[in-house]
Amino acid sequence: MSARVLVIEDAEAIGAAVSSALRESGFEVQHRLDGRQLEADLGRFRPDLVVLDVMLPGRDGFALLEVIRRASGAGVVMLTARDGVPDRLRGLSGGADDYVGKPFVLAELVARVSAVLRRLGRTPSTVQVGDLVVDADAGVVMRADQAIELTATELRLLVYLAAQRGRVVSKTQILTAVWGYEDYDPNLVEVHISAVRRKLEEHGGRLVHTVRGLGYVLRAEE
Amino acid sequence: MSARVLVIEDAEAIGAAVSSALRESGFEVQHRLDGRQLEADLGRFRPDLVVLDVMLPGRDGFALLEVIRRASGAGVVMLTARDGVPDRLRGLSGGADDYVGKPFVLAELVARVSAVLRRLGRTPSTVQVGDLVVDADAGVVMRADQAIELTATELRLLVYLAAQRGRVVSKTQILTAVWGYEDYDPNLVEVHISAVRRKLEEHGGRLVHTVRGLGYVLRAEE
DNA sequence: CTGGATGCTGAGGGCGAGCTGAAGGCGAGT
DNA sequence: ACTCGCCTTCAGCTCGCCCTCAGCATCCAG
Repeated sequence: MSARVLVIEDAEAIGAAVSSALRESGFEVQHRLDGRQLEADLGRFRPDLVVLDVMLPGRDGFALLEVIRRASGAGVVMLTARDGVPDRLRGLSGGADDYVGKPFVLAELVARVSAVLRRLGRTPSTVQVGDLVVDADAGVVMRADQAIELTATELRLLVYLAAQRGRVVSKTQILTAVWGYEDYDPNLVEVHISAVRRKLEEHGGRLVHTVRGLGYVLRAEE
Repeated sequence: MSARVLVIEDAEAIGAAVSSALRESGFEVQHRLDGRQLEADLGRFRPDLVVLDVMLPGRDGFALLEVIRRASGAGVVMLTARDGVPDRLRGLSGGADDYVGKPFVLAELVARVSAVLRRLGRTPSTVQVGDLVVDADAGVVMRADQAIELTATELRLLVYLAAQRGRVVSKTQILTAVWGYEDYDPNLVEVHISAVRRKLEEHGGRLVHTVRGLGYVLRAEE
């Protein structure tokens, strides 16, 4: 179920943030500061996907990309400089499965990683919780066979909760995963939770539960 | 529903780009760097179509083409050198179903692959959404039994939306699938969406829906 | 029972995504 | 060379979404 993701990023802060965001979304993650052990990692860790910075000391991202392609079937998501159009082109024509321009919102990176894994058939496209079906790929949410219209933010929020279903997630976690914010504004989360609830509960009972002092859980109630 | 496509291309970058473009169009894809396992692949993967590079290490494309013809009923699309007229002739007389000259726009390759599969009867030629019928092969669009005149670009756009019906597709996806662009110009897509809508809605309600912040969906409304 | 902390939700303003009419450029066909 | 139609770019406008705020509800400690 849980896919393995290898992160190669020399900026420790970014690498750590990316790693923990991916872990929170249920991936098994390993983080390297450069590509020196790449072959060994591919062999031992056997990642399903590699998140690869373009700018790296020593061998750069494109060189590593070729190594990955030659040595494994892993997907590749590249981190390129902002507006780095030449990078983007090189990345795609170089065969990356997707790219994300720095700076990026963590939620976007997680979404793209998930999307690539889905395309590669490593991850199911839909999550089901009770009578709720969330298809992150198609951007469709159904409850009791009725389509539910969500806005972009509401969908990202629900997709995150669905990925963590059964687990209590704090507002801080939600904020960083969905918005990429570092500062703590609980009300922002509350407002959107409220909106999602209103739409979901038009077709049934409560699915997004509050755990006072801790956060929220997505869970089919009994 | 989803046809299987085998890609044989030794340039990893190109092979990977082609594979992911085909996957995004709903095909099941497998990629090989050479034709050594060809017989095994034909037997196990049972592709409906093979995308075959002419220039390959070891056995070249034409040798492989004969193997494919002998061992399976799969269609073949060959990738030839640019303006390689001799190659083209050899490819066609050798029995390829179509050929694409390098360098090519991904959208064109996908279109030709789809066309060959349709000709072979492996893929339904028409897609129906509500009272709309899109015949990609014939280039005909009908709504409520009335023919609708679309320009070439509008048709490609609608065919793409029809292939992805029910699924939300982003403007970026549309741009790469229909235009082959990688830079982001949302307005270009919006303008053509607008034109398609104007023509479709002369004969009925809205079919191309906007999902703000995400993209568009083709869906019959209720 | 009371007060403070935590959570919920209705309302409104700012802003940016999306829509469309218009015009220029370019290529195909005459 | 000229015409015509399509594609693209541009600019102005509209409207929906997101965020902030404020008031109220609920929960728990003391």
